[in-house]
Amino acid sequence: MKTTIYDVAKEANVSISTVSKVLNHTGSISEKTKKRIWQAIEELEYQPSVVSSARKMMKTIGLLIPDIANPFMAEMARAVEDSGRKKGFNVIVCSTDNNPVREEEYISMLKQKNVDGIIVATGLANSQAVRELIESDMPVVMLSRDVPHLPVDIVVADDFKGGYEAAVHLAQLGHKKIAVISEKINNTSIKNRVIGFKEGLHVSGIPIDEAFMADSPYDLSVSKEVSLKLLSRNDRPTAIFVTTELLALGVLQAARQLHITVPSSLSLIGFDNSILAAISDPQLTTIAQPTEEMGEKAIELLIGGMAREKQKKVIQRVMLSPSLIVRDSAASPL
Amino acid sequence: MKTTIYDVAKEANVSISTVSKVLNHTGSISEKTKKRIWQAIEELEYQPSVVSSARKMMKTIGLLIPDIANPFMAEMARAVEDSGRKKGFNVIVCSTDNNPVREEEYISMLKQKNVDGIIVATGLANSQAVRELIESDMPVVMLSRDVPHLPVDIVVADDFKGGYEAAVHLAQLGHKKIAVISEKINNTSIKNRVIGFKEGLHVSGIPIDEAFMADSPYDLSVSKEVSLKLLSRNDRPTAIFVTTELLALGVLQAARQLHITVPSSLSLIGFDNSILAAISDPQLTTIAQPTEEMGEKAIELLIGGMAREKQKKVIQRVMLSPSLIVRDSAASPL
DNA sequence: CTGAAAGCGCTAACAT
DNA sequence: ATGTTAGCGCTTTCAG
Repeated sequence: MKTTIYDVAKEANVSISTVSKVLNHTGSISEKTKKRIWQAIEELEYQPSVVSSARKMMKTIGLLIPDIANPFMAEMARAVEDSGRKKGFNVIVCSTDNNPVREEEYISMLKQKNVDGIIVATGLANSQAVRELIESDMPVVMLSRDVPHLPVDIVVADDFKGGYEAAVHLAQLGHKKIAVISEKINNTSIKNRVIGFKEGLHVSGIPIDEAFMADSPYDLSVSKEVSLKLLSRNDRPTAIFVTTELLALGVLQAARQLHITVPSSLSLIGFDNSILAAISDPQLTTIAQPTEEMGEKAIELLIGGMAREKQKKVIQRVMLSPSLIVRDSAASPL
Repeated sequence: MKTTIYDVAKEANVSISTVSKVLNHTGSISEKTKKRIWQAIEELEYQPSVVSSARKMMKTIGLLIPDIANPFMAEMARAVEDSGRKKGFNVIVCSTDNNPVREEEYISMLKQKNVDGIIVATGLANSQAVRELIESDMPVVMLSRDVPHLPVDIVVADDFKGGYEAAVHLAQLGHKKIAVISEKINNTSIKNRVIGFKEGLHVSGIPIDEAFMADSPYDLSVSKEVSLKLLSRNDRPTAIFVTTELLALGVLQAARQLHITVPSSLSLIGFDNSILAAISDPQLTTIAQPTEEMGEKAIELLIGGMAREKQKKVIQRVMLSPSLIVRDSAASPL
């Protein structure tokens, strides 16, 4: 059998409460007995179990994301995992596929497990399940998903700014005919990237051609097709902003097929700065999301939320600045 | 406060044990009271907590992997997550970075949390921590990592066969000068891929040129450099087998830089069939690991192991067949 | 400073 | 068919 606090108490000739106290650094225990107890703990290789209805902290959090197999999400998950670990928390990964049923199922499982908090980075931020979750007493923070009008802490990248900077960069390179391919999903982040981008174009005095605004679901081949169409026009764009890196790879494939060289004949700028940006050829100039910082901040807010449980608290919306990463997919037009 | 089994009991006018019984479908309860109890459960929105030392199942498993941000590992994790969920289990993701210290830390956390089992897909399968884990009473199954001489259930792809088939495929295409770039890591899987590949060459009557055997750490740029060297030789190979997809992308970049067209002037065959194979251009012909089946089998074995806890049991080593996926990176030499 | 004892939410004999 | 009760491993008053 596993060794319990009782075993330690017996070994050290004290009561379990004393052991509990030294374990939790509470109360005041004489150095002598403390030493004796720690010794017993070592000898018996005692590992305090976290599973006990008496304990309130499970030291575990749930992470709701669309799909852990999506490279960018995986990187985000890694950031959360790391920051969590540093604070002693484990994370349960929940891939929802943006499916409300799955979402509900996971939320229910997480509640039963008494997780200390949940980070919601899943798509359907507006689903009933998530709303209820937020209004329950479970600490929640939204990550990379904006939910207006709901009392939750939120951590997002400044998507508007990211889009804006992408536009300015392309403008400075001298592009005039600029297209956008955005991910077809009902998601504030994606929308803000586009809005910011348009604003950036506007400020740079570049007209926005609605015919150059395309979208595609999160699917490489569709994005390729869309790009093929876009690039086959007589007045084809000399630069494209793609809101999601995977889709940018589709553009790259389309360009290659049409013998359009990137970046000499077509500039491309992505968003995320996931591994996909680094492995593409040419490597993608992109707007980097501060993944690590976002994960860290999310954990920080979540833990904060656990502390002042039911009390009134100030809602925080943290917006982290993305940054332009210049690589090889964008250059001045010929 | 959360509603407990006591609240339900009170609401339904029965004792808590009766509630417990209907919850667990044990004992025999009259339909009437059953109905009454379920009604109370619904009304109070009671959610049984899994956190109780009385309960033995946490319905949670730990997954030790090198890095969730590695695309292939993420896909494997997703497979495990899905199979787990179907059986009612959540998974705690633990990225070890192949670091023994991290490994130990995570194992300790998982133990404290009383997880029902641990799937080890991490690199240092031979580290002391893992050995101890296996010899403890915690159900464990190794996934994608072979550990000879240890009493554990194991699920692996048949790497030898995969390598073998890759060789045969290239041979059938007519290649004679074939190189190998293998991941530089102390890992049986990788080694077996190479051994199988060599055997495949041998059987096909193709000499093995040791000068064509290269390796690279899991790093795109290094793999590119290695490839550059390999492809700059006068007698450069006409085909390359790469044990790990990420590295294959490095080869692709090198080839492009040297204006060597794939597949017409150079054939490439990878291993894994992760998303990387699909997004590369040209898409990678590759040996697919049966990820889903592996995850499923791992969960199955793990759950099996929980059942016959301490009893004697037969160790199983399950080897799943990989399969050749023909795409666009391998063709007959000119 | 230390310990006894009452819970926490639930399960599992053991009654009734 | 239902209820009583003794734990599970730990925290936390409350007394000494």
